Amino acid sequence: MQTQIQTVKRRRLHEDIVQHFHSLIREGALKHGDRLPAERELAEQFQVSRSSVREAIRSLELQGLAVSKPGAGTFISTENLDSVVALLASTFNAGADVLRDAFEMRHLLEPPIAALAAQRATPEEVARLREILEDQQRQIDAGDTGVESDTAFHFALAAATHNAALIKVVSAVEDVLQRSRGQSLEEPGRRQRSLASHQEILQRVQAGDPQGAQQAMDHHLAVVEPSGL
Amino acid sequence: MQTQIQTVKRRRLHEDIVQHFHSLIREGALKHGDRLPAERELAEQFQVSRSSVREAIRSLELQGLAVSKPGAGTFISTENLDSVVALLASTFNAGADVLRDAFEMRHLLEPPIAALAAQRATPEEVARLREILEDQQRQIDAGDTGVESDTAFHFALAAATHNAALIKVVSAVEDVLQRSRGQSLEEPGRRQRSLASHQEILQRVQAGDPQGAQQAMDHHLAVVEPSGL
DNA sequence: TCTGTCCGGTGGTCAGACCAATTTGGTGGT
DNA sequence: ACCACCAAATTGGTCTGACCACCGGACAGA
Repeated sequence: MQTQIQTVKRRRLHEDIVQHFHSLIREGALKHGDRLPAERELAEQFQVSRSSVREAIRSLELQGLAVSKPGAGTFISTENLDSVVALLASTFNAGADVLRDAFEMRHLLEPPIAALAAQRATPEEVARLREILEDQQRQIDAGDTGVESDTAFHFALAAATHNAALIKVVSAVEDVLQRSRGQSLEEPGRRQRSLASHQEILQRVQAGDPQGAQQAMDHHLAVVEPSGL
Repeated sequence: MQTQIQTVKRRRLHEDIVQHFHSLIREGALKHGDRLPAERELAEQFQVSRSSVREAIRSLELQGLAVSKPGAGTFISTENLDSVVALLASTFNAGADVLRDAFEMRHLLEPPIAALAAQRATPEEVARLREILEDQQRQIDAGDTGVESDTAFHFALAAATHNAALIKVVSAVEDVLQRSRGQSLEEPGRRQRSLASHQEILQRVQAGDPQGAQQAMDHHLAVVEPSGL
């Protein structure tokens, strides 16, 4: 038994702690908003050093499962999208041909996402989408590229699918594409064409027309695809 | 200058270190296989404590960008899929209705992935797919569920797209689904039906028939979808 | 009741120590 | 000259304790 244990690859302490919290989250024993015991307390409970606890909490943070606030504590945060997006985007960034790959995935995902949004969007979500396009219009009228609204529109569409996995992946892809989108929207006429096709998508979503929404998104992606990809 | 820095929201030290390494990787100054200086050395260079360096390296590890080996050092590892998959899978796991969401994403992604594989698979990749199905047949004949080969087949299909983002996302989704797949394949007749539809997909991929591959994958997903989802 | 201050608790960082694992360099033998 | 072995050096992993900045709650005063 003892010998057998030593032939197994040594597991790092902080990884065990992370797994422990994963189980608690998965079982529902910890949920969004719950506060973890203090680092010092966890170190005592787990009979480990505070350093190991900190390293575990770093992992949970990076996994988008927790947020630490100095002076306040560490909280389960399973609805915090920013860190997950940054993390997912960084994993995509690690490869070559990042833009090409991200764009291709976008082509695969966003048309059916638009279709799902057409089936599932609540009136509030439709209103939100409209609001974003009004912002985009204002930005373009003011001489800006409207890139933030452009990104927000795609994110809101994914949110309207009510599918957590899709939301996360789309957000990561959008994060990766944000830079090239800024350049792309500098081209003459592109902003207005982007906005026009956004509006077409919104009409189809509002009308509850999945096929129309899908086709409108296909068209939109053709309109905005950067040249030379 | 000094005063100005202090009015900016305090940034955590280890995050600055992570960003530094992100830049180095992005610029190509660090690439797969390169060894980082020792933690103690990095602490000295950056004029920070070793704890901060460690927390930064934890982050890089979790981002799938580095691997630490006791006694040897820390190495850039941008081609290490295992940690990225585990990480992505854990972010998906954090939500409710995990299986439902993962399955829905699978429905959106895997048919077009099969189509891309039909366009892009090399002869070696096709042979690999065939090999996996032969393994699956052997496992089923031996009375096992064949779940490992089932998963491997989907992963190999994604790999045949030559799109790094797709590979990562599909691998994460497969990781999440692996548990339910094991149960699903316990149902009578399901293994053979799964294998049969895999073989149909492979034929279409081998024939370079994207539409046929896509339809075969649609059919396959309908065959294997767990009841009650 | 509201506002301001203080204090205790929290996370963030530092420094140093020790242990386990790996690598490197030196020595001896062939 | 080459190889094997061993000890020392180096590395990451964990621990301990200290100090600092921040936050939230409690309490006192207006």
